[in-house]
Amino acid sequence: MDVMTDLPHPARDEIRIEAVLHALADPVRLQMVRVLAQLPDDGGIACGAIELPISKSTRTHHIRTLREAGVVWVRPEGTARLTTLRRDDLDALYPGMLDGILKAPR
Amino acid sequence: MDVMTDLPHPARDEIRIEAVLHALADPVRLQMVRVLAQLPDDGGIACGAIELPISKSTRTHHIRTLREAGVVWVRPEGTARLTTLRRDDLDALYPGMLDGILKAPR
DNA sequence: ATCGAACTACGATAGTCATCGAACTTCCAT
DNA sequence: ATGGAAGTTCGATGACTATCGTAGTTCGAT
Repeated sequence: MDVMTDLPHPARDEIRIEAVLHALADPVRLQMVRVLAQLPDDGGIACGAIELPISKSTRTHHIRTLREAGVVWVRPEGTARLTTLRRDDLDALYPGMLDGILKAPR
Repeated sequence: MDVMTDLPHPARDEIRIEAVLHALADPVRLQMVRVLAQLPDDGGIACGAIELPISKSTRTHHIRTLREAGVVWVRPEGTARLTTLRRDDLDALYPGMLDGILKAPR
């Protein structure tokens, strides 16, 4: 009864920089963000569509970490979860941070 | 005999974004960086001079994490360790990131 | 020479977290 | 209505890490 529950997102003013940095510090999550950053903001991609050498449950875990930190929006669409980068919020809170990180040499 | 050994720093091209983000994600270390960011880059501050509610050994641990990630320079000066932000390297690698993070609402 | 200040090294501990597999839910096609 | 596809939840596990106190080192000042 508790499955497929609502997906809580922090409001912009609830986003904490420590949580954002922690979310982005993981290689898997950073890769996810890199992929998301190349998509149109109004689009969204199914979590599973990002190819990564990890299991489904680990994927869920990482997406949740990003969502709870305020880095991504996740909205249900059928059985899928469409994920988009919260670029406007991040840019407003930490102007230049996201672009700077994404400019990192691979 | 291994004490007070040399302080290894990564070269600019050895700095990894994951390590930098992980270093900055800790509240104590982020506070250290905030303090360092307000000092002139050619100055430097003794690690112990940054007031924080932590023990000496924990302080050492955090400074080392920042140093090994490439976030700060640490140079011995007598018995003290003068610490400075590697602003030029971080700005070159991740332009805008540092300023963006420092603009974060407290 | 000795003492204290500043810091490091070490070991311990408790907490967090990335990872997985298995079982479950939800929804869409057939 | 059945089956599969997409995700979630739930432990469990191993790795990492933030913290501390204690002991040790280095260096400057007395």
